[in-house]
Amino acid sequence: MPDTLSTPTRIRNIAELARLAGVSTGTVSRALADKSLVNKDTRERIQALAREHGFRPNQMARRLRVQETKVIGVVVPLGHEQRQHLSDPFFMAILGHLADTLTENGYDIMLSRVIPDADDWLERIVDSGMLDGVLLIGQSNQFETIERVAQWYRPMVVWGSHRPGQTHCTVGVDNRQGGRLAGECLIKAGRKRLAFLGEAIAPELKDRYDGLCDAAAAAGLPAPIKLDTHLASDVMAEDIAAHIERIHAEVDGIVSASDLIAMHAVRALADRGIRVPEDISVTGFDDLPLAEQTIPRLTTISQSIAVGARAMVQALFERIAGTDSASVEMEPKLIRRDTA
Amino acid sequence: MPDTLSTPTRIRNIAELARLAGVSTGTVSRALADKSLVNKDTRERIQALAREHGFRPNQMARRLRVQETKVIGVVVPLGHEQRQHLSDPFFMAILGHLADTLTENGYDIMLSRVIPDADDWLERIVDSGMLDGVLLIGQSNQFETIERVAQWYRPMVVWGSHRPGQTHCTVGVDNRQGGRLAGECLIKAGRKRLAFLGEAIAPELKDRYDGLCDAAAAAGLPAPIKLDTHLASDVMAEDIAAHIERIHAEVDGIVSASDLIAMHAVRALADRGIRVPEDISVTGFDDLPLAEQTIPRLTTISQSIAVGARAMVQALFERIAGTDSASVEMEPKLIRRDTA
DNA sequence: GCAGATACAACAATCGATTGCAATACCCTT
DNA sequence: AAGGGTATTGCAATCGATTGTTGTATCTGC
Repeated sequence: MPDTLSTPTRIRNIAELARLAGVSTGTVSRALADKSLVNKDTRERIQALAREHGFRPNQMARRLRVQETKVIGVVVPLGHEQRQHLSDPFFMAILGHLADTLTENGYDIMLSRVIPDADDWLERIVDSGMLDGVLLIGQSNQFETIERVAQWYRPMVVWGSHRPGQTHCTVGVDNRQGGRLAGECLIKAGRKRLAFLGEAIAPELKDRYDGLCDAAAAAGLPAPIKLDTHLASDVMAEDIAAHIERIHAEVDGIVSASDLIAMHAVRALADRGIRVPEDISVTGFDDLPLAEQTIPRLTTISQSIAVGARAMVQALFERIAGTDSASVEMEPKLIRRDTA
Repeated sequence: MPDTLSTPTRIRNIAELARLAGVSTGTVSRALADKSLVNKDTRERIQALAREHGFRPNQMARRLRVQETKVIGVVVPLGHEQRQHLSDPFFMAILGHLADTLTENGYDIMLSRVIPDADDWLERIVDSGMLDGVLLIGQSNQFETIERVAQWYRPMVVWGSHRPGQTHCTVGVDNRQGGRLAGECLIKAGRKRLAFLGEAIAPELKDRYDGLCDAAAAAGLPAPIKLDTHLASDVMAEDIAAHIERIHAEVDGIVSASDLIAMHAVRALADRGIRVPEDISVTGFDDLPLAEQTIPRLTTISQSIAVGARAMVQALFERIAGTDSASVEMEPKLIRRDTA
C-alpha cells in the first residue's frame, strides 16, 4: 500500500513504462510476458517497475492484436418469452457450472445482450468480434435462427434437443425419453388422468410432452392434456393458479416441464388442500439442487447439469480448435423422491 | 438466406468493404454509423452492401479506439469460500435484475474471472481495460481489498453493508436492522432460545447477527448462539445436519443468514420430525421469489432485490459519468409467512 | 586478430476500427 | 468569371498492445 500511494503518476500504457525503463515498447511487452528473449535482469527490472506502479497491459488491445479474446458468450434465447427470465433457476444452475469450467480454463464469460425483437440477434452476438465462442442455453423457438448461424459459425454449442439432420451441435438429455420416464412413473403409481404442465413451444419441452404421450399410449391411456404455463417465474404462479380447477376435476398425475413448475404446482395444490402425492402425483424435470430440499422432495428427471456443462465446454473447445465435435445426448434418469 | 449463400466471400473488415464499395474506410465507418456527414445515397449503398454480406464491424477494435467498452463486470468475491458458489440463488436473483437493467441501457455483462488465492484479484479485473465499471455482489471478507481499489477506481458499486468512513460505494439494506427485525419476530412469538444460522465472516452477515443480538438484549435474553454454515449449497446441507442435535436440545428459534439456509434448515428439521413453526420458528433473509413457494412459506426479511439492483446500476452510471454517488442503505422489511 | 555464433534490444508493421483535418468538387452570388 | 460557401470524401493519426525482422554488441574458438 505505501508504494501505491507514493507513486505520483499512474502508468496508462506500455509506452510510458518503456520510457520509464529506458527501453522500447517491444521489450516491455516481452518482459511482461516473461519471455526468455529479454535479458533476465532487464526483465525483472521491468516487472518490478510494473508491479510498483500497479500497471497491467490493456487487454482490449492485446486481444485485438492476438485475435483471441478468451471470452465465451453465454446466452439464453428469449424468443418466445417477453419477460427476460434470466433468473430461471435452471439457467442459473448451469451457468454456475459453466462458469466454473470456463474459469478453470482461463476464459471469461460474457452474458451478451439479447434483443428479442431483432431476428439477427444471434448474428450480432457471434459477429461482434468479442467472443471466441458461444454457448446457448436452450433453443427456445429459435431453431431456425440457430441453424442459419451454425452454417458458417463453428464455435457454438447449444443446450437442448437434437433433431436428426441438424447442423448445430447440441448437448442435452434425451428429452423424449425423460418425458416417458416421468409418465411411466406416474402410471406405475396407478395414475390414469395425466397432464403436462409447461409450454410446448421450445423443442426440448415439446419432446418431453411427446415422451409423456408415448408412455400414456403404451399404457392404453388417452393423450395427456397440455396445460400451458409461462416459464418466467413471476407469471408462472398465476398461470398455474388458473389451471388449478381443471386439474382438480380432471387430473391425478402431473408431469411438469421443469422443477420450478413442479414446485409452484405443489405449492398451488397445497393452497387448495390437495395433497401431494396422496391426491395427485407430481414430477419435475431437471433435478436442480433445490428439488431435494423442498417439502415434499420432488420426484424428478435428472439432467445431471454438471456433466452436461462440462460436455458443452469440452465440445466448444474442440470446435474452437477446429474439430467439428458431434452432439451429445445423455440418458435421463428418474429420481424417485416424495411427490410421485 | 439465398443472398447469404450466393456471396462467395465473407467480408472480414471495414477495409474490404471499402474496396468493394470503392470508397475509403473512413467513409464506410461513417456510413455504418449512419452519420449524416456522408451522402445519403452512398450511405445506403454501403449499408446495403454490409447487410448483404452480413458484415458487422469488429467491436474489439471499435472499443479500443473509442475507449469505451459498454461492458460491466459483475463479480462475486469468493474470498472465504473455497468452492465457487456462483449458483447461489441470491447472486443469481440479483444478477438477473442487473442483467435486465444493464441490457436496457446498452451494456453487456462480464462475469469476470476470480482467482481467490491471489490478493490482487480485484485490481486485475478493474485494470483489464475491458470494463467500463464493476459491480460486486457481496463483500465477503474482502473489505480491505475493496477499499484499497476504491481509493483510485471510481466506477465500482458494491452490494453489502455500509461501514462509517468507508470509501467504496455500497448499496444494500440495513443488515443490522434486518437481524433485529427477525429476532423481534421470534421473540414476539414467545421464542427464548435463539440461534443464528450462517457464518459471520462477511460484514453483511455479521451485521445481521449483531442485530439479532440487539433484539435479544432488548428482551433480556442471553446472546443467541452462532452456528456456522458454509454458503455453498452443496456443503450447506451437511453443515446444517451437523448442528441439528444441538438445535434440537438448545434452540427454539432460528434466524438464518439467508433464505437458502432457512430452506435447508426447515428441510433438515422435517427429517427429524421437528415441525416448523410448531416446534421451532425459523426466519430467512433475502425474500427470494422462492421463499414464497416453499412449503411452509418462509417468513423472511425482504431485501427488495429488484430495487437494489436498479440502485446499484444507477449509482454506477453516475460514477461512470464522473459523479461520486453516495452509498444507499435501504430499509429491510419483515415478511411474515408460515415459518415464524 | 578475425570469422562466426549468440544474446539482446530496437524498429516497424499489424490487429480493425474511429475521427480531426485537409482536399476536392460543385453551387451560388455578384 | 472570380470568390465564398457547402457537401462529400480521402488521408492519416490514433487507441495499446504483439511480434517478425533487423541491427549491434559481446563472446567464442582457432
